[in-house]
Amino acid sequence: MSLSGDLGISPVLLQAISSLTSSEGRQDKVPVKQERPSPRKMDNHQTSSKVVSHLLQGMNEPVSGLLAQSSSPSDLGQESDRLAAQAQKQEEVLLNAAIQERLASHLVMNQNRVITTTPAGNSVSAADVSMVNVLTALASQHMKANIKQEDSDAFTTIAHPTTATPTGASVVVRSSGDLQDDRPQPQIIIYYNNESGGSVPSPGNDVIVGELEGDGVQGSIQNYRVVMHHGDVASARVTAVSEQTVTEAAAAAVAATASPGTFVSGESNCAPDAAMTGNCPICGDKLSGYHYGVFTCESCKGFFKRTVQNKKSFQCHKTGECDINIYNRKKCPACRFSKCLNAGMRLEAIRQDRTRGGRSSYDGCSPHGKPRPSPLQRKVKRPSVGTSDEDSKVVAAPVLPGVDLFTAGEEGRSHRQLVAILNHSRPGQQAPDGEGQRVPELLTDIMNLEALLADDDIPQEGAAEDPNSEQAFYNYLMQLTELRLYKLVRWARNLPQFGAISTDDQIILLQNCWSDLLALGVCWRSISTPNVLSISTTRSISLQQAEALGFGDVVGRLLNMTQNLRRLHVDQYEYVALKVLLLITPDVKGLKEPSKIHEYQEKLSEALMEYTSTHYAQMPSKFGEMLLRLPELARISFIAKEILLVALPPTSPSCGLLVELLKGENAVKD
DNA sequence: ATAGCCTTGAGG
DNA sequence: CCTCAAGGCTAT
Repeated sequence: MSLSGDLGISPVLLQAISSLTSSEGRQDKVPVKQERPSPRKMDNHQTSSKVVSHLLQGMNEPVSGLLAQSSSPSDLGQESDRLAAQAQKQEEVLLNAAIQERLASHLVMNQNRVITTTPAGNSVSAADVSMVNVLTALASQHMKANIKQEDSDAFTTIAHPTTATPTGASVVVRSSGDLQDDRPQPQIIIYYNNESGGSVPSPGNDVIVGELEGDGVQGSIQNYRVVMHHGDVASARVTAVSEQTVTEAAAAAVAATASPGTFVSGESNCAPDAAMTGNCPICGDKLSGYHYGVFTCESCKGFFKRTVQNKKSFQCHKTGECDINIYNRKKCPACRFSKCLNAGMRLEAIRQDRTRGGRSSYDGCSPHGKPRPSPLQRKVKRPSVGTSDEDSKVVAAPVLPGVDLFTAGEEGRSHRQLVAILNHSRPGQQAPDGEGQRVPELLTDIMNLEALLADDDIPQEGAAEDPNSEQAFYNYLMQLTELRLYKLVRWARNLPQFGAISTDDQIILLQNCWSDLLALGVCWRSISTPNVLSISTTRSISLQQAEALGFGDVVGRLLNMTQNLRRLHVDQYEYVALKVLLLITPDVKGLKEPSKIHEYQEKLSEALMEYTSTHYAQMPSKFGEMLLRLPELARISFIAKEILLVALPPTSPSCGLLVELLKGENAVKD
């Protein structure tokens, strides 16, 4: 007995999931050559069955291959050789001579060992190279999932020594391209620590991609942290959007990523003076010091301070991609401020009480390793719920354009209270042993599935159609959405523990959240393109364009949501956890085993809370704030669905799954 | 509003 | 003491 009839469940979705359920051990199956579904060619009668068969082909594809590069830390030892080979094959790992030389001399000075991987493989230690390759593969996978496709073939991976651990090895790996390239290179930085678990530089510019434990020198255990240098990635993306943005800004960015100057905190640890020789990552002016989490010039420091303190809101008069340099930095404060945030400047570094002097305490407040107690220590010291001290720090001042969630007065206060409650309603909270920077296994498992959602095969826009026509845009959007829906189902099916939920419940959950998930995906994709919604690697839409097409409201809300993700510094782990939280909702009507789902939800929210509280100890409101964004996401997707439904031709032969879901939902409502 | 310089003050 | 990252002041 199926629930599908009573609840208006999409028969396509039902069949897809049901068939999937019967094919247990799917990872071991011989892969069926995957063929992208092309439902637009089908007629109405055949749609469902053909869509299902295509979907199933896709579903049965083993995920192990896709996920092999991102094995869990515990598998790392056994897997490292195989992965290393894979990584080696996947990309020729070249070491840029200039960087190599500079780093080598630097490291020799610091009595560090240098590991280099070259095409010839004449490396220092085979084991170390294996580890480097594993990390490179991991980083590569991460980058490919996050960087626009045209950029994914050229990235830089740099590892840093930590001064506190003079025996730590360092690696610089570049996959392709070279420094002469005009474009700023996105960077992945691998911190390669020794076993002491000593301090790891954690500047605000960086996004921690992963933490690993693996074989180190002479059989010892080593801790590794893979960090993505956020600012660089962002600038690389923005540059990709506007082709003309090369010249000075790019040169400055390249200098910032490659020169010993801004080359990172690891370097600045050893030679603080060197950190001051580079250029401001915002405008290219002379650096004046470490301000609000980033080395910047005096003017950008002042600009950031004024903007945040005075709660200014700017609007870009162009497309939100203005080039910012020393000469035109006054022209577009909106883009300048965006660039500040993308470079990693911290809102929480601006003191709400305006006290002068002394030392700050936010995460990344110093370019030198960890001047402060560890998050774990701080957590122990943290005052109990509701103390005035805590309250005063709960919410960072909101300053982003068009987003002012914490205005003074009743509304702001109730919001703050809610945030405080959310953040402190953790019974018997347990801190992880040792370092507080561990990533819960549940989150890494979910992260590993991101490969299933990669935009590696987005539809090409029809050559015959005028790419600027409204119809062409709709067609493209529908095709893209359709493809993403298929991937979404496959992704959900492979989620840890989701398979243990009954098929009917799986369907209900998916049907409940598919549009929210798509909406959140678009926001995440747009995180480095302020004021522009990046629909795919090739398509983006501004608010003005959206207004012209009649869905300015939705795009405006999505842009606001994106700005919130940016403001909260939501990272990849948090993003993937939020997605699963959208899926795992025990309150949906009709579920057979809501308690099972509730259990899963609890585990996941605990994992996310642990992650956020340890990695962002200085943002105690972050966890609550993130959760508070989810209802708005549901509102947005609701409005979007209404629009789609109206826009849908009365008898739409295309887009099987999407149409099924949209119409099914409508049927339930009626 | 900007940006260069000044003052402050906790932590080393 | 000194350092340095915060906020403040003020000529432009």
